[in-house]
Amino acid sequence: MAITDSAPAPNFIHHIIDEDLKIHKNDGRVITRFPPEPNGYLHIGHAKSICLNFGLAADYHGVCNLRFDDTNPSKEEMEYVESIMADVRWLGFDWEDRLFFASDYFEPLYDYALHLIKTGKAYVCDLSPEQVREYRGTLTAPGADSPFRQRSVPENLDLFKRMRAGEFADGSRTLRAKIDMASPNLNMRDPVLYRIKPESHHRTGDAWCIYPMYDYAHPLSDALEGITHSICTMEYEDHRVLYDWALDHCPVPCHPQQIEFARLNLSYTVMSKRKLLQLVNEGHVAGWDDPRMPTLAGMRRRGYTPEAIRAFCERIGVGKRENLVDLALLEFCVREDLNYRAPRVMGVLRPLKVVLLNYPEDRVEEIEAVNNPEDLTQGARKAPFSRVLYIEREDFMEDPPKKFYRLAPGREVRLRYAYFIRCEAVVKDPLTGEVVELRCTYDPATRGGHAPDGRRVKATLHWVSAAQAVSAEVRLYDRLFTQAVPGEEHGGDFQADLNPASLQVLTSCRLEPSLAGALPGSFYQFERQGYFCVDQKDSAPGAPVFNRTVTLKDPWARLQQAQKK
RNA sequence: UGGGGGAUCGUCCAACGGCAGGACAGCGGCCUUUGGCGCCGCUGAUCUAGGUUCGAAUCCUAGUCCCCCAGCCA
Repeated sequence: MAITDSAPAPNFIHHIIDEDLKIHKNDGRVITRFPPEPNGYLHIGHAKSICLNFGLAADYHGVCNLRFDDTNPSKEEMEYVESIMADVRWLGFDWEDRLFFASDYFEPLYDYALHLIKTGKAYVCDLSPEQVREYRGTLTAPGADSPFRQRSVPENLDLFKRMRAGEFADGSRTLRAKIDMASPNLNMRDPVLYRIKPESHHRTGDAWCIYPMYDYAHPLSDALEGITHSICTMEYEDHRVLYDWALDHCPVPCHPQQIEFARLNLSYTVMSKRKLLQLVNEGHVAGWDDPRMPTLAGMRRRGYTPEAIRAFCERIGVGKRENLVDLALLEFCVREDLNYRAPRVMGVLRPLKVVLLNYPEDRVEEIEAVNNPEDLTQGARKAPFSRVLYIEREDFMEDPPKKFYRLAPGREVRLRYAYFIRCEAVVKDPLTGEVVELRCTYDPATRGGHAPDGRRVKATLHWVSAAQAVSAEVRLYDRLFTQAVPGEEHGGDFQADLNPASLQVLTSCRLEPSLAGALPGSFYQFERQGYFCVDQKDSAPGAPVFNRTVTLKDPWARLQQAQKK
């Protein structure tokens, strides 16, 4: 059985909403929204926001809208809206018929602007971008009023209408809010409401050449949709007074409440669009859906399940302080989910040939293997067993150290579900000294893996029968960066911490024959190795490519690591 | 040296004047036909200094440290 989403862990936003409900604010409604800008791919940080917004709505029997914040035609594309919708759906959330675009509101937004002008709250400014910056002042010095601040209402109205009509050059004028150039909050120093951009918009085409700014469009869009709680990240905290200003000065149907929370930071990866884009553009990864990327597309391809990601978002909680969540928690969440769901199979990643000296040459047995010990309803399968097998190279050591209790000369181990075998001889390449083959004997009395005399072995190995094995490419993925905070010790140069071993491609893997027809997207546990999924892009019928999602916990590997140091 | 925000186990989140709790990580043990899973146990935190109070992570005062803001980006 797969894990289910547990009861919501209460967070400070729940407390706020509980209080709102107590005083019957918004008639007890809870309406949230997830407002991505369609200029990039969604990542695990967005997942936190999606789970929060849709989760809150679900918790309070409300609804959550999907609204694209598409107010900047120069950066936004339809391709992104498609991928974002697919990702949200994949994550398991449903906006039903509530798919909106800020661009749907361009006309009412324009009317609100007219209202602001008429009430003396906005004016057309002819300052250039450079001049606007100069007039704005600095963090410590107040700004100065624009020379165009005192334009009459009729003149402003005329000019703004002509801005819309396309009479003025790109960037030559803006519509600005008339607030306070001396405000200690820079956002209140007559912020730009509209800019001229004679560009084609991905949805409105050439209907507009002026486009509203986020600070103006967002609160009004929220109000138009009847949003009750507008949840955003901490960097917008400074903008909240402006959010409220817009709602206070426009005849809107309601006044949503902006609430800020801390965005997710995950160790051993980067999350900013800029850095992600750089990784793609400079070829450090194969694309936005490279399985090493923290994008939802990448994680999906890597084999992360929506259930695991949702469980993760639930466990990390929601707060207001800066945070760095341990990647280990994410990995724990996938393992937890996959442990119950993934069928077990045997796959040898780095094959070492084993010949069973006392096993008949032409004999092939069918060994029964349980598909998932955590879920017996998944049944069992048969795996062929014969004289020539492969085992994992690292499961044999000629000169084993203390805590190594796998196969070694003279030692006996169990082959999972099959027989006990004993290593009788080691065959080496005469030139390189490399171990190329093991000569073993098997004990016919131990069929199934039990010794009738009660003798025990210290290890159980996975194996495949050489003749029937299918070959496959397996891609071993590891964390993209070697440092928890990439670039922290290189003055922010995150690429300096790129993990050179983040991808290892193995081409001579031997898998049990049941995997021959593995379907793209399906996932398995390779026993004793990890969870793997069949790559959706690079697999061909009959030639699956496997991506390692995450390893199993491996105390032996850890021990070895510790000894190296 | 303006404004906004934040400081609780290594990490993340709780506790909202009444025994600082959970999860991940780590360590130890049990179990085991996956050195997986599971189970048990341990380690481990209230930024500092004062104050109020029978009692403070929580309230007050003064500090310290960290993050964000000077796009016609969102």
